[in-house]
Amino acid sequence: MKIEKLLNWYHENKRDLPWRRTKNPYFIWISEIICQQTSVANAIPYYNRFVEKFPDVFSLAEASERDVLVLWQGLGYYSRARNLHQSAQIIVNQFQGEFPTQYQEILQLKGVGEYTAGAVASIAFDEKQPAVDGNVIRVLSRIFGMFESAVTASGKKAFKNKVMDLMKNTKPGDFNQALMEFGALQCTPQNPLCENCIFNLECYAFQNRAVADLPLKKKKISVKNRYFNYFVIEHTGGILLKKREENNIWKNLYEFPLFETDELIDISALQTLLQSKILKKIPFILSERLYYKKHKLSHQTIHADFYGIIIITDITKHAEKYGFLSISIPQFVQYPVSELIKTAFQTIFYEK
DNA sequence: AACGCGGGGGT
DNA sequence: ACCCCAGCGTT
Repeated sequence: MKIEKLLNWYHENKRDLPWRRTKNPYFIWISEIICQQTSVANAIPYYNRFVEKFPDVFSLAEASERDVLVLWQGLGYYSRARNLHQSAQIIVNQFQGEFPTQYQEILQLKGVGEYTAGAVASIAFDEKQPAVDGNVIRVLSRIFGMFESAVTASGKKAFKNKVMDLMKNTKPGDFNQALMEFGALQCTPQNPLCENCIFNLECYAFQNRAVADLPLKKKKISVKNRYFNYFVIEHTGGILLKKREENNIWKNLYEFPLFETDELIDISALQTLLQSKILKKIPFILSERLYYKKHKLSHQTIHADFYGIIIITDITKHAEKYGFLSISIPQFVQYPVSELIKTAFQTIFYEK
């Protein structure tokens, strides 16, 4: 594989991405975290909003986690935002706000693994480190006929070694980005553009009709069903929210008060269960189902029912005991929520 | 090594 | 319906 050919291809075909206009390690870092498991097209508007609101590591460190999560809302994998915020505080407090310059230091940051440390070190500081992402695995698997799994320790080592070997005499930042960009634009997962590929004569997969078999497929994940019964508790001028604090989906995001069941439950059974287990001495009536959605994620399907609930006593007196937060309708946008809750809220309060 | 963690887009 | 996306942290 002639590296010169790859770099020429990159020079002619690379996209004009906002984070390619800077070598500021803070911006490079933000872009890499946002791009984790996220398609670039989806990442761009989030990146632009993020760096506008938090133009440097100090502004990010000083922000509340809640505000950071609001900006992350809809992007998914919210631990990225929590770790980003925490790492910004580490950079301010332990590195005097100076972004760490070496791979090994960058790797210590929360939410930064081998890929991201390699990407930031190579792109921002020209350190010779591999950045092996899904694109790189796909390109190398096909061109060199690598049948190693990318999840095993030996497989990871094989891909890193291959990159280190290839990048020996070139600028690491450009090389890593070129390889990734080639995977994103040319050597795509489905329907790669093999006919006009600059490497097709030497590509193992193309020459051996194995393009569809490489890279090795990941094991399929099982999808679990969950049943969320939400309660839309309105009172004078507002609604009640609760912060999700368990180590679970949507940690530290907000939602309506929730009662999860392990199977589908109808409104009368829910009324009974709620009375006996949760709202023991508080009289209430479940009125109607305001909204329903089957919210499908890659690893779980959430069957979400949203019920109106009328509580006879003044629920705000009990709100603290249940950890509820009383907010007005306009304040809703100040709280980070999942797409499910966002859609439900809009439907219930603005389309009824 | 396996699993949990979101949501969107392409086919 | 299935696959994949500039992966990481925890178990």
